[in-house]
Amino acid sequence: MPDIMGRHRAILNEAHCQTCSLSSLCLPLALELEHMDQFDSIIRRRAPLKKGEPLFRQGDVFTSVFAVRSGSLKQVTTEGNGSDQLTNFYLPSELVGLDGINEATYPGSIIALETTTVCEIPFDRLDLLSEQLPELRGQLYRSMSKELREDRRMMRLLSRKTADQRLASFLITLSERFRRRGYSPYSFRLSMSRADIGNYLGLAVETVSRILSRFQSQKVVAVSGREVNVLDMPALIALSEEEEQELNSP
Amino acid sequence: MPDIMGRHRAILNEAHCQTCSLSSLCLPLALELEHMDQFDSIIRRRAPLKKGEPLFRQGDVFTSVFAVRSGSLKQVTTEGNGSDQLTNFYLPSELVGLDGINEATYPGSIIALETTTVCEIPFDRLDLLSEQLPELRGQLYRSMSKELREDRRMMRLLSRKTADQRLASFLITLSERFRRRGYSPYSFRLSMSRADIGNYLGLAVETVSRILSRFQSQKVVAVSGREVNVLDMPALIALSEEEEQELNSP
DNA sequence: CGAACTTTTGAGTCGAGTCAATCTTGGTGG
DNA sequence: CCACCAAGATTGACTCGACTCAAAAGTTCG
Repeated sequence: MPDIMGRHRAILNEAHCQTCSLSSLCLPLALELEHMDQFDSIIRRRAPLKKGEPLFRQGDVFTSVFAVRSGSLKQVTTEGNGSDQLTNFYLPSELVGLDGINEATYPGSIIALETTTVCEIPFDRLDLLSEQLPELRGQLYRSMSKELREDRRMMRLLSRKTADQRLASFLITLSERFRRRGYSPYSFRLSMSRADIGNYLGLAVETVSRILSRFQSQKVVAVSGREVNVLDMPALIALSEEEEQELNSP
Repeated sequence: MPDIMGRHRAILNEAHCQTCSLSSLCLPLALELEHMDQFDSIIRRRAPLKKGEPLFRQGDVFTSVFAVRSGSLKQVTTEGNGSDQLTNFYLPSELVGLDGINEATYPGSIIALETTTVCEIPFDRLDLLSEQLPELRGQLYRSMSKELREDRRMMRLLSRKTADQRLASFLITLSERFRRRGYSPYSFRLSMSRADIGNYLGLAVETVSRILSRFQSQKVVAVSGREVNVLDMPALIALSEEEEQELNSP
């Protein structure tokens, strides 16, 4: 009985920004308590997504952005012909759907990589609230700006880096994101398949697999299925930077 | 005398959003006249930049975004070691500096590719004004969202496309951007060097040059130095799409 | 417990990079 | 105004990293 009560309370707590453990990383991060109430009131809670389920599909009408509460998702864009491009992974506290604001529809599908819960934030209401709350508006601008910045980093990765550097960078970025969220930066589980990683990094699955094996034989990481242990972070960082390409400086 | 008067008036006219020929493409696009006055009043005009001059440098303190009035610019990011990455070209009506909002500094240098004029928009004042003008706020969100979307397209290009497809896509995108601005989509001048194009597309200069020569011999385009004539747009589009890579679909 | 999917490993090929040499062009100073 | 020089662009020869194809080994889940 007390157990059930306890769990029940925990779920209710989780369900509000004021008590959410992610609030220091998420959109309402800059808001005072009273304003957070207002923000919280426009949020819609959603039933958890199961692995493989879409949060929305490419072409769906844009209505909301979403904050990831737990789990993880991938963004996949399908071109006219059947080829897919995986353009992003989303972890807890990150905002999904910002690239849909511009046109009426979402430019890619968002698929859960594991059991995942999100907070839905209807954009028209968010926009209105951002009129009254400069901190919220600023945070929204910052979130988009940050994503722009990360995109530029990804472009550099794709146009300059070797397969080894890409994998190393990918593992470091993941590690860093886990660390910021309070998890171990040295030991984590990949929620995405090798195929997803390859698609995201512009590499063939075989290449991803081969390079992970090599990293393992170099004692830089230990990989077992989707379990990753970073054994030598400095070496991994060195791998992500070494032998920088020249390629005609402007 | 009337000539001078006329030119004088022309310059003054150009210098305000209300009479700027780009206003239908630029940030104040959605504003009514009275609101445009308010917007116009926060803009700072700048002396034209000469070719090669920076609008600002990587690491400079973020204060403003800029709208391109005439000419063109490139964004260049320098990594710890000396290697540069060209992440964007900016044409008239486009907004420069949005990726600086997030942190205190600009993540890359912006360099004029030719004689270029810009409108400076101090961000703190823009933010305040966006509180009062929902249309302005919406347009700002849309601009950032659009840039996110374009970044995703660029990532696909860099991770999936062959050198031929990249060059063809690049030419098509430029052509489209000129068309939207009222210039010929079939005949235009590249303001950037081959090295810039290569750096942007993740290709060696030699590859850019070779492929342009080949396109020329295939009678798809006629290239003479920086002058480009698109002879067969359908063929160019076909080149940008053909033989789509598979590379592990998620 | 087995079918389907995912991952790993091996062998062979090719697109695009590097290096090198030549040709053009645009800007500068005489 | 033109000649010159440095920077930019082109073309060729060679190399190599990552892809494709193929097959085996491991994992997941009904």
